[in-house]
Amino acid sequence: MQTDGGDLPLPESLLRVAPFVMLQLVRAGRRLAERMPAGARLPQVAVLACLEEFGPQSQREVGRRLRFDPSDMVRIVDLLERDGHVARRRDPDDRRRYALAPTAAGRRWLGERLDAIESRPVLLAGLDEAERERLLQLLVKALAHVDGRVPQESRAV
Amino acid sequence: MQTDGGDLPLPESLLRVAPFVMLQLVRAGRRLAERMPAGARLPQVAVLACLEEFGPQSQREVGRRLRFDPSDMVRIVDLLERDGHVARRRDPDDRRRYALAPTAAGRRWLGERLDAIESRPVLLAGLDEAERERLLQLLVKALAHVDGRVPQESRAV
DNA sequence: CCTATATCAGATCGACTGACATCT
DNA sequence: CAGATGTCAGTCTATCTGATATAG
Repeated sequence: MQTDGGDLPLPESLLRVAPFVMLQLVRAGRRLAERMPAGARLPQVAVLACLEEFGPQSQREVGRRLRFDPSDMVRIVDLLERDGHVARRRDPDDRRRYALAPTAAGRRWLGERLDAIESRPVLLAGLDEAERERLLQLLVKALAHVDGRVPQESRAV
Repeated sequence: MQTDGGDLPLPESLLRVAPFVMLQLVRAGRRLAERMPAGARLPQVAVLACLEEFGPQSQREVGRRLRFDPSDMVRIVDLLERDGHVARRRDPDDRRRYALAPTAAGRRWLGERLDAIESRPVLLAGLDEAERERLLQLLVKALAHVDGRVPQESRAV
């Protein structure tokens, strides 16, 4: 039931632990995201963004980019397909694979979602524009070190 | 199986989305944490930090601070007790509650864990000391806005 | 009586494993 | 044949729900 009665403070010592603070923020985000339909959540946005930016790809390839398991990709793409945001065509050159492609509606929807996230940053609402920019820069730099797959331009300080 | 063969890059558009980048970082942290024994993970450190900083409390109260569900607190404290890090005494003034208290070993262990996290920041290894400090400051400020329970001193910019 | 605490059984979800059919 | 791809069934964990025993 996750008793959120009072507003008992967190210990100072934990506010020195970045993984803890990040986890609390991510969990708060999950609670907020629960109000959205399943097909409109981050995994769907992320998959569509991959297709938009790198063109038609197999489910496997998208999963490698995003670190999503191939078996989980099935369900994620199921929802995108159900909502008419991607087309699951077979790759004619290799009929094991799909050549996943965003539909026109999917492209439009992706643009709307990205705009909404950028213009109404719920999780980072406590920060001003410059602070959000700086935070993002630091997060991306940290991610690039932990997990090599961040493009060069975005690693620059 | 989470195919991490190549090093296919992430789309730029997603690197503009803070919740996505934070989630990737938290997931990377989870993979790293899996190598540690269950009793040595963040929830255990967090509970112990609450007891150290605010004195003996009920499981409920710790859960309210950390946003952990009371039913999950049971298992978290089970491990802490098994490892000899907290004592589950009953509160003599209200025998429904525990007065959870850290043991001497628990205090020592907490100090070691906090030191280790601060001195070897695995997730933020790509950042220098000043960058880590700034990132933490921004994360705490964002959390204070989303979830009011961050103490005053830590909200200051 | 009604409420709070700790606990447990179970639902749900995210992440992963192992197996399998299909195709190269 | 080996190896890749998509899929499914099932495990494991985290998070949350609902119920119960006990104490106030």
